[in-house]
Amino acid sequence: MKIKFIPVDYSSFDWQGRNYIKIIGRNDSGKRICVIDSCPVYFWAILKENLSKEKIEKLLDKINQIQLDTKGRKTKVEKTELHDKNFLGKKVRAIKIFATNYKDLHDIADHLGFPEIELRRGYDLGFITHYILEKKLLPLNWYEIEGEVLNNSFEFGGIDMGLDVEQCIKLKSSKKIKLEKFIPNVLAYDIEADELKIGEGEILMISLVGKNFKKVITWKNQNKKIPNVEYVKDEAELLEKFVEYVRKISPDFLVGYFSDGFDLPYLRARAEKNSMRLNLGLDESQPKFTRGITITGKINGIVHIDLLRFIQTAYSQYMQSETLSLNEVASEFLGDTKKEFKIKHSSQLKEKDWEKYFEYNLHDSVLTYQLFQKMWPDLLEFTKIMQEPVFDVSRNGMSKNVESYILHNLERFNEIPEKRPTHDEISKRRHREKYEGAFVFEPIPGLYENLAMFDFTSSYGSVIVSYNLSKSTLLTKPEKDSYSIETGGKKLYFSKKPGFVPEMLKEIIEKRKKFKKELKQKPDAIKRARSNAFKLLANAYYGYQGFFGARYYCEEAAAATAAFAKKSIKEVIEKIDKAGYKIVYSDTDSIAFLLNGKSKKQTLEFLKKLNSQLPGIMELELEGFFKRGIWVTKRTGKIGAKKKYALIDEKGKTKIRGFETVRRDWCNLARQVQNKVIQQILKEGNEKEAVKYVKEIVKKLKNREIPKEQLIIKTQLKKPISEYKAISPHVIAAKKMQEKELPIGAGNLIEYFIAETKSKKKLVREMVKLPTEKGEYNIKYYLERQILPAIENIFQVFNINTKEIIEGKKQMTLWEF
DNA sequence: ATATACACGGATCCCCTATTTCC
DNA sequence: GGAAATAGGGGATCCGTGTA
Repeated sequence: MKIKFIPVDYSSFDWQGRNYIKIIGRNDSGKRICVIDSCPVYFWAILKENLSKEKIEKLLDKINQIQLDTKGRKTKVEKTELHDKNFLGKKVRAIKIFATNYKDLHDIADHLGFPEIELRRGYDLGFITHYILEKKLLPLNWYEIEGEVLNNSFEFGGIDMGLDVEQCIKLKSSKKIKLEKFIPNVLAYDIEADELKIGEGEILMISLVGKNFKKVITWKNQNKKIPNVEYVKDEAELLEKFVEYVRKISPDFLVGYFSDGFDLPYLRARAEKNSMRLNLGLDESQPKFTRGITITGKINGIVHIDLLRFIQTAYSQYMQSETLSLNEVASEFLGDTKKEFKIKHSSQLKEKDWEKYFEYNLHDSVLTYQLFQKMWPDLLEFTKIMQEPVFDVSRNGMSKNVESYILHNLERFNEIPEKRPTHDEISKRRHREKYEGAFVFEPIPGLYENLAMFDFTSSYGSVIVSYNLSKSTLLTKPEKDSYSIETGGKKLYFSKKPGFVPEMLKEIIEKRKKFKKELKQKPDAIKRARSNAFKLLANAYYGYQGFFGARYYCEEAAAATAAFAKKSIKEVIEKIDKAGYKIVYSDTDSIAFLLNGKSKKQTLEFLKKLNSQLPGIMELELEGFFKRGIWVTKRTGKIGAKKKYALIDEKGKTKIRGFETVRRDWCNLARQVQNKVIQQILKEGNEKEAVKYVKEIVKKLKNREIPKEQLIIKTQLKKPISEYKAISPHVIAAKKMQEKELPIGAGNLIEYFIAETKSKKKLVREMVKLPTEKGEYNIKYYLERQILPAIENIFQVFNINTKEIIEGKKQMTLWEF
């Protein structure tokens, strides 16, 4: 029996003491297939150097005789093999120790206290990762597979009988084949409930959106016939119907937004309250929840995706949205928003509200569905590149992704995988001293004309590759021909023999370049996704080597990366300066400078020359030419502020960094005023228009003509209220919300405004009011603590005293209260 | 536990000293 | 007149949010 097959979801099970893998996927006609397979289970014992043949023979004998009786399960070493391998770049002799069950590897490893054995490795990958590494049946790739069809077979305890699939196949062989189309069957869902706390209220309705499928199921307000709305008797029937539809549509992906943290656990909790089963799994099993930093909901055979989690790792750093709410994210990616509806407790909803509520609920699923389609190319490419199941890839952070990539590419280097750090090791790493980081040039405040900006492409990544910086290439003692750098008063040496981590990174950067070029020639979503995934991966490598949880953690490599980068940019700065340009600013990997009368052509030729002198794969590129740029002083003191500047190019496009304009913890009014002031100054080259504009706004503010929404300050609550040592305004606002029994917790964006008070208050927090509270805004506060600080330093460049503009000569008495 | 360091700036905290208030 | 309360100055610290 030969069929074409694409693996989607992986799970493992035990049968007669052995591990098996159950892969759910599709065949080329879109039918659901289950593949059962197994693989050899083993780990590595790395031997000490220079052991005699006899000693090794004896050791093998001893290991072969190991038998264990742990946790009520009898197990033994099945066989052993001697191999020549590499570990951290060094040649080693290692024993491959085979066992019956993956779960026993750790226990067997614990019984290897022989003096001939130096290290034990490869028992902590997880069986699914181990399987993928061993059998190369990679997620979301097409295969031609051969095997035996299980038909009401008692093999594997009759697994095929209880499984809702077209065919169940026991795998014999597989061959990777050229890409076929795979259009996943997607079902988005969203629930509405009365209470936000999991399981506390009743679920009122559930919406489902798939291809040519839209449905709201509800047991509320059943009076009117509405398209797409289906009525049921009560909550229990609602849950039943939901399961029925999911089973009928049988999607590859069940997609929610924040559904790990809300929808799926809520459904599960309500099912329990109604004493029923939520048997969504293809094997009729209920969703399983694993507790991590966030709860994760897994459904057997159907990949449950919480889009929010993927957005957090794959997109958030490049997004404009201030929060990752469905509304803002949909608005940024789809140009569509949630339906307007003010959620109230169902007991307070009027007849006519319900129809709106249903619409609102349905549209959330529509947005989720469309977002998934938009992000599918990225999810697909991430999965193919990391070679881990899409369920995990959609939830993993970038450091985990880097590690997955490394683990799945070790074989080419004949490398034995490093182990995860122990608890003690992690805490030691977390308490290490910080190493010195990037260089930031102190700018001289002012308005500048005709500038250029260069930056290093994949700066830290190219440093790691060019200087071969990694755990396996770090030298314990200096060697003659090596890369060396001084950092933190210590000199570090790295071998010139390419290490596998820098080599992999080199490939990643090369691939990124190639795909970027291909994308430019003929753009499409897949190429864009592929190019982007490699870019993210390359950028995460540096952070990975300095991350305390990493298998290939190397503090020295991370410190050396920063140090080499610092040295490189300082050298380039000097060269640019010597060539007759004037440096204005520099931060980490970018340099802004005045052309000083030189032409663009000259400058580009100079760039070429600079590049020819750079080591390894390091490369400078032109970020752009700019007509004007402004740098300001710090709030305190006269020195120039770092990480704050604004540029305008020839087309009038501005690039604003660090200013309050781009900070969400400033009120919109202050941000807009500052933005407009910056835009006008950059466009005109002087401050006249901007001054006029500010005067107008100040007048409006004093006359209370500014709507309150413009004055809302938003600050995130980063931890539980009780943990705050300093009670700042947003903590007070959060407390107020808590008193009103509004749902509040770590991670929420708190909104408040500063109001007038009768008595003279000293602290800002004493004037905090929630947006819903009555009260006039505090004119003095917004003038002096929001508008003034936002523009004072900008006008200072022109020697304008902003205080005078703001106070106005006639209005002096206003502050005297 | 879920990548790194550098940087800004508001608001509070906290210590000190001077001034005011109270008896 | 002397002790206690209060004000306010200023550096340290907390905190959130940026840049790279």
